Amino acid sequence: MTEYDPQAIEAKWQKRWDEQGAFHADVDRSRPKYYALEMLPYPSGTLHMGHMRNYTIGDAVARYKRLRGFNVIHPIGWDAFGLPAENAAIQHSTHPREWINANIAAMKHVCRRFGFSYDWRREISTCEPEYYRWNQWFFLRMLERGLAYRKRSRVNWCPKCATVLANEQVVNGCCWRHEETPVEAKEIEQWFLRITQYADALLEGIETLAGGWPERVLVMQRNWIGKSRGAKLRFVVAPQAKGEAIDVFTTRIDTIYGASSVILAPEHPLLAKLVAGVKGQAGIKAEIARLRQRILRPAELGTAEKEGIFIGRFAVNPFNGASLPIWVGNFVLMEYGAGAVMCVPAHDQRDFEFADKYQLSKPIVVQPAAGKPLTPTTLGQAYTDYGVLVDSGPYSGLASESAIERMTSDAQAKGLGEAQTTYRLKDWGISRQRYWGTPIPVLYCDKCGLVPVPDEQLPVLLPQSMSVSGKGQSPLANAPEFVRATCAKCAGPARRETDTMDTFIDSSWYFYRYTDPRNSRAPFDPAIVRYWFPIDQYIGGIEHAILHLLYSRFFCRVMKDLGLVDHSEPVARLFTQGMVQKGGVAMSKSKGNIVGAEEMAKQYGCDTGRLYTLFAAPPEKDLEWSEQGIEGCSRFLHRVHRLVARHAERLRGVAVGNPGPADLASATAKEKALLRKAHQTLRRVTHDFDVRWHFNTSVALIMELANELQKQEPLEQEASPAVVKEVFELMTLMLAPMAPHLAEELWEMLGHAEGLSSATWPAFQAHLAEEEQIEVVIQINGRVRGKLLIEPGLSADQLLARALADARIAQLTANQRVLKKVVVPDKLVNLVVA
RNA sequence: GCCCGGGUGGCGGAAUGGCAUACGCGGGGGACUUAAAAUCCCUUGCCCGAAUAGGGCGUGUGGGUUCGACUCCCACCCCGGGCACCA
Repeated sequence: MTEYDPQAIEAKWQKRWDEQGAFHADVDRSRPKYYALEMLPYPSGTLHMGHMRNYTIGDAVARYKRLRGFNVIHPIGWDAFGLPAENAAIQHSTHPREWINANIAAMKHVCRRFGFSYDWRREISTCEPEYYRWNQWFFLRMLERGLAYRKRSRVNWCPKCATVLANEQVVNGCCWRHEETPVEAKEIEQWFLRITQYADALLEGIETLAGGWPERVLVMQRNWIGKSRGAKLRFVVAPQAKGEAIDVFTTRIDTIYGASSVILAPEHPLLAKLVAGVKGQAGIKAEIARLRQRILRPAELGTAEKEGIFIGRFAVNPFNGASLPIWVGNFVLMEYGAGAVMCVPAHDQRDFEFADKYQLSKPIVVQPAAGKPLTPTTLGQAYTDYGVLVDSGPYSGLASESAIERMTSDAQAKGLGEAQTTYRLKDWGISRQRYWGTPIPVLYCDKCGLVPVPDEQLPVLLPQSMSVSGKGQSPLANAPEFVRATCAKCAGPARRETDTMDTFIDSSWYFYRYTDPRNSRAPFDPAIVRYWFPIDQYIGGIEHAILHLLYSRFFCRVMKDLGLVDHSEPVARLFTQGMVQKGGVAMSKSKGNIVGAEEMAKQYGCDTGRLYTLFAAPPEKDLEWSEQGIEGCSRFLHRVHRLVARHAERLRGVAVGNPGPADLASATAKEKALLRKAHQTLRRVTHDFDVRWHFNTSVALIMELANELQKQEPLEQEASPAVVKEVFELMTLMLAPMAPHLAEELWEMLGHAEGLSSATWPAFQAHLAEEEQIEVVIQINGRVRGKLLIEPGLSADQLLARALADARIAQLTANQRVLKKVVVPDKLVNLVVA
């Protein structure tokens, strides 16, 4: 009998899978399709068990679905552009391509070592021209449709990265890669994608994802889009002769009679004009300049003191004609709404604090619908709930909801303003002053201006040899042979755009490319995409809840408008798995707590690593790495191998038929017990895979089955080889998605010449899972006082009679009055006594 | 502050409103062995008790609903995560 040798077994089966192309999947309309996908990895060079958990979950699902008869596409590729490669290249004076390709080779090696069931024919790398060419192609389509545009704008600038960051890449006012470095504001010409045009569509799409996506991801996206309905109102600046007006956005027009001032953002464009000529303007200008300088640190953001200055002018409240002082305030954001607010201290907490500091009045104009009315003395903080309007002219007495409606339409009718919806979502700034990315395919011609690179000239190749310094301007600007170009319109001299694209473009559509990875005429064939899409199961970390997933949804909508796809959402189901931690913190290079995937595979075998990551915690929860836990899983696999090996010889040639009820009648007690346990396990494991997605309990159940088999040894006695073999096969098939190499080996040991690729998930047979006797509990006043072994299906009356006949129960209830008898068939009897 | 998760043995974790702690780890005891490792068997929530007799207490805290609550409802505490001057 041979020992379980994971290294040998794993190498053997990986080789065979490769030779057979076991995981190759192509369009096949005779079978239902299944698209299983894990998020595109960044080839940082190291693969630790955190990555492996992601792939293991995806692989288990992919393998399970194959056994269920699905045509499963399960691809992998590399998110190969981006800053780390460029930085590493600078550090090691090499080329980003060399660095990244070495990393890809290393990571691919480990992925293969783990035997994930990828269709390697579909592998892509986003830094290859055949891939990024289509980034450029999409960009040009967006340019044609006005979805890509150029704008001089204040951008988020990370001084460490020396590049622009998208709003989504700013975390707490700091760079997402340099969490300690505050983002600076800088004005440059940038390319933007008009994602805001899809704000409503993306918001509405969220509703269709409910159920398939984790609720918290949907909440995060909803918040990120940040739609709010309100009104834009015009506050005319006094004296009216000047003709200036300040637009203000508010969601609470019902509180307008309580406005005591108008506050502008320090960057407000009207300020220069307004301040000109007022008394003390020099001091005011200096103060505004100071307020504008605020670069808020993360910690200060929410708590920073509200500061401002009165600029010496007044504006007219459009509703009651009141003259309101105009202020500048540091808490008013130019980027949101109109860059100006009406200050209603009694009904907005920020305004309340501002009013406190500068002794502005706080007129109360909304009272709670019930309870004590508010008075200026009892108002300790702003009352921000809806209520009933008071002191609001003709609107007094209205509820906030109807007041908002009425006042908005009145304002519109009188030309004072209009209903407006604003979004927190901003257009996506995609220009990066970096080398290692997709060149933006446009030319600048002195004569023709901006000229798109014609499709037939794509791809605009990144120059191969490039000295990257990481300093200053876009590195491409220093490559004259790249910059120098010929205008596509007039054939005169032109200059190439030297910025590259944000790498989130790469990952916004890669999963379409997987379906048709070598297409040289189009990003993909729409007919092929129609077969495979949407993605049935996407698996990745929660850290991509907003950026990647929102951009991907945006791209999908654009593609739909381009007529390339006919679905609106690319991902039907999303799963966000928990992190792998060691010592309570996520595994990372910087924390130095990495458990390398390859070392793991060398020591225990990858099946053990897979099994442990599935067993140690439910997949959505964080998982604490435990060396002893690994040992346990390794022991289990060895035990299963021993168990099967002990009997394989005599079982090899045995034919397995599914015993029907007739067979069961003549079955021995041991056979019944084995079949019962096996089918009970099958029922629950199938449920775990189909519905619950709790693989930890699946593993536990299979362990119980193995325990039962061991308990029933010697299996040569009182059990027919056919039954033993059937149970072994059930166990093997259930193990197959989780420990695929061992499962293949066991399958072969049991006499199957064809591998598991041609096997199918076993059919659950209810009659085999049925218990002959079940234990019911007898309770007195809810406390267990006895137990009964009964045949299942006993009627409530019969069950009660048996319980009452129980000697101990009779004794305990002898001098008691039985007030109530609760009988749950096949479960329990509860006697309420007094 | 707001919005999500979560709180169960020594540990990771199980439990369609029906025997709380499955499975694994760790611990204790034993078999095999010259010995150890490996393997196999038994045992293992806490307290009272000689007991493998029986009883009591136990799922963050306090209430509630129920014959019966880890599970449902209300309030609170703690931990983790997300959002946070969004007008």
